[in-house]
Amino acid sequence: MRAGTAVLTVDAAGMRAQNSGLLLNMIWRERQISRAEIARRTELSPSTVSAIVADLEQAGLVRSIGAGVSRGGRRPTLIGFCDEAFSLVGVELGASHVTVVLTDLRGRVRTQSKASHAVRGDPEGSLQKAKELVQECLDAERVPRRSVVGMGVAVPSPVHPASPGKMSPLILPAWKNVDVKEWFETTFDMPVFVDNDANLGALSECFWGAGSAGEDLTYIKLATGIGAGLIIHGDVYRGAGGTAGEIGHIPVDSNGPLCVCGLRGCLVTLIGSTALTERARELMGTRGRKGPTVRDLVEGARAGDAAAKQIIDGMGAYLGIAVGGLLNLLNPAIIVLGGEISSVGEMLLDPLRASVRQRALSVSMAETRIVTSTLGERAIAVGAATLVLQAALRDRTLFPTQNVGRTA
Amino acid sequence: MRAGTAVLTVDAAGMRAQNSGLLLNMIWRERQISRAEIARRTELSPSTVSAIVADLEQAGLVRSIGAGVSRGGRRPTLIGFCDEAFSLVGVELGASHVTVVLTDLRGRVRTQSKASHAVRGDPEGSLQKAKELVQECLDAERVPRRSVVGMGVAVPSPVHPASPGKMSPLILPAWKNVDVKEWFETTFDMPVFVDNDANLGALSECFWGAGSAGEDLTYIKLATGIGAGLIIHGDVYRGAGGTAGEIGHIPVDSNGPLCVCGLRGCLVTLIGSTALTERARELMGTRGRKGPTVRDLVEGARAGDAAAKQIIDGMGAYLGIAVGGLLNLLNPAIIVLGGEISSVGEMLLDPLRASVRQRALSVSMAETRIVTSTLGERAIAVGAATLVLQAALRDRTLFPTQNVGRTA
DNA sequence: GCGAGTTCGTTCGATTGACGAAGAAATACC
DNA sequence: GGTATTTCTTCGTCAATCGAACGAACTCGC
Repeated sequence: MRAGTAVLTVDAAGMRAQNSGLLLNMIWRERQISRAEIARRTELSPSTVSAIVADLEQAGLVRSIGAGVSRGGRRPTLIGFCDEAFSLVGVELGASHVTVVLTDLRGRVRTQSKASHAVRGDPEGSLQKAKELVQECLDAERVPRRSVVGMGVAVPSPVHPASPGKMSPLILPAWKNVDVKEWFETTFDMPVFVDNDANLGALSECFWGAGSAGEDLTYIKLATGIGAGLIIHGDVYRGAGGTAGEIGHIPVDSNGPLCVCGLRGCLVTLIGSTALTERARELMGTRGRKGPTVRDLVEGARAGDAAAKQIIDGMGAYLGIAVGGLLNLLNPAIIVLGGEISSVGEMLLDPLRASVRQRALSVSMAETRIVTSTLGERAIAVGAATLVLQAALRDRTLFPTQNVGRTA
Repeated sequence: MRAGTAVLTVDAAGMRAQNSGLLLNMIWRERQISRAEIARRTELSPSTVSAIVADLEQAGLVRSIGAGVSRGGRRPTLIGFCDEAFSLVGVELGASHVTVVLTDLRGRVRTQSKASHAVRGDPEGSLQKAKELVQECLDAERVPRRSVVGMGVAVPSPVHPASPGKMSPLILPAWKNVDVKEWFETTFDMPVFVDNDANLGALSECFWGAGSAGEDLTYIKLATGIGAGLIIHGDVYRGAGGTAGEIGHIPVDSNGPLCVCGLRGCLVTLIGSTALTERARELMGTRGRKGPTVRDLVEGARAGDAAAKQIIDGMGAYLGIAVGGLLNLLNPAIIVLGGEISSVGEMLLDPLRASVRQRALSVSMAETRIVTSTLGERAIAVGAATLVLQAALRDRTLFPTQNVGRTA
């Protein structure tokens, strides 16, 4: 019974906000573009474009960066985005570690700090640790508060769209009385955005990785947990209750082991990090007293270890069951595999593609590329920072005024 | 590498278009609402609201419908939508039939006509048949061309977002040289919108059926083919290549029969109409010389026939595998089952829910309602008409000017 | 029954932002 | 070196929204 999107109404000021947001996005995307070119593409009048660009320049968001090539007349003055005018903070609360990055407006990491920590059962300690690390990053670069746009936080739990600071009581029961968003907001006095880790990995790939091409992307996080992040029409899709992309508990083997969720043969029990390392211990033997790690598995596979390859083959086969369903159901333009194990690249992609081919329509397959991430282990923390960037590029009032940061 | 939605720029006229679109939507949704109430909700000034309402009244889209109850002062004049000011045409090209409906702007069917036809292999004949039926509907109600907003067409094939008139060469090879959109546009000289049948079933449910509540809905069409339609943020989601929702070829039984698509144990080979009637023939015996139909199965189940119930139980179990994955992956607010067989209601829902419970996270299940459609067999044709309505409510210039239709 | 206070809707001048035409500056082409 | 072209700015015009003020219609309390 609903019809159009509930867009907000517009008055004169809203009109300016909308147009200037559009220009800001275009300048950010194009990296350098002249006023004339903007006017042609947006179909805004040259005078309006000039006025808006002047606004944005005033705010320290864009600047002139010299002349472009002539098209048969006066040379255009190129406008560029001030990538380093502001900073973004990205926090990743992982299963067993906390990572913090400080990035510029182009996703480049200025500082990072990381600490091992058992996040799952210790909300207070984790948050305290995160606070220290953030402070460390801010101090390291002597970044004034004024130049920080906001903070993104990746959490290892689905978040409900209606209460983005609350963790799922089923996944992180110890966190039931904590509101992450609120806590960071009061601690650091800046805008805070919270989302699920896989969703932010997806956002990261969409902005900085393999997703440059389109606006429909699926990211699959292969780690302790298995989760997918969906980018639909350029935005993170969370589903009605925030649990979209929770593919870790899709049953893929009816004879598989019992999972904590109560079901049998869940994807995570077969290809989660724990399952992989256990299987590695069986096939590759113990390495030292603690047994092989995922890293050992990756290195083994690269070195040509038959057991490691066998494990990854099996992983691809199981994963293909879920990916096949995903392809048929969502038909994304690209699927990106992330997480440490994905660094084996083709060794995982080959068996995965073979498995998918047995399960997906050839039409869907033809339209979808399946690749591994090239962003490295900071992808999710950077994705958290990107959430802030995405919001600010849409609503430029999120950028602090009176910029005192560097404007290079 | 993309950031914000590619919204169009706004000038003064665009501002008016946006605001008046918003008002039109609100009036349509609320059915009756006063200017003062609109102003409060939209935060537009009372004078602006009056001006826009006058515009819409001029265009014959809304009208005064008497006074409302006082809130302690002068009684408000309620504005209502002119549901019958214009007509919409909806065409369904099914696997074996062509259905045409003529509806008003509230989805009520004014006339309908239907004919059996082997659509699959005969594009020319099918289109000719559709043309006749459309003409029949228009003549029956003496609807002047002027008052028809446009035509929606449901096709039994995925359509690529880039070329919405072209059928998939793999699903409907005989249609490879036909552009359905173009054909109807030149034949009837009105705006034409084409989409996949399951997608339009979903739209129908979203507007007129069980989806009233939210904006995330999944519709599953259970017929000769099995397909899902996804409504995401209030819009049909087609995926990167237009094949989103093609769940019919998800393998659910590795020992199942070979499917035309080359895979084994596809959902459609197990619960498609053909599979159901064949199984019915085995268990229930032949009825007459042609064997039992889906209708016989429904009636049998209702009458308490054990074999029919057994078939539907099995169907629910298989379907649950796909629905479980869908729940974990997309987490829609509601899943609606459509198609003739869905009319058995709880008899199908019970085994389905049981099957899903073994495959989906309880969190996802808790947030999602699973129901059967109540819209009947015209749902998809009406959904096609609704596609036109949805477009016109967003862009009121699609409504013809000089309305000569009835304004009741 | 009557006046005070509210609410609804309209009118009108002010404000704001985009547009268009005209002009100045800078460059390519002949 | 002159002409045409392109870029960007300036300035007057126009359109849409807003806010304040007003008249109309109604409720409530006395």
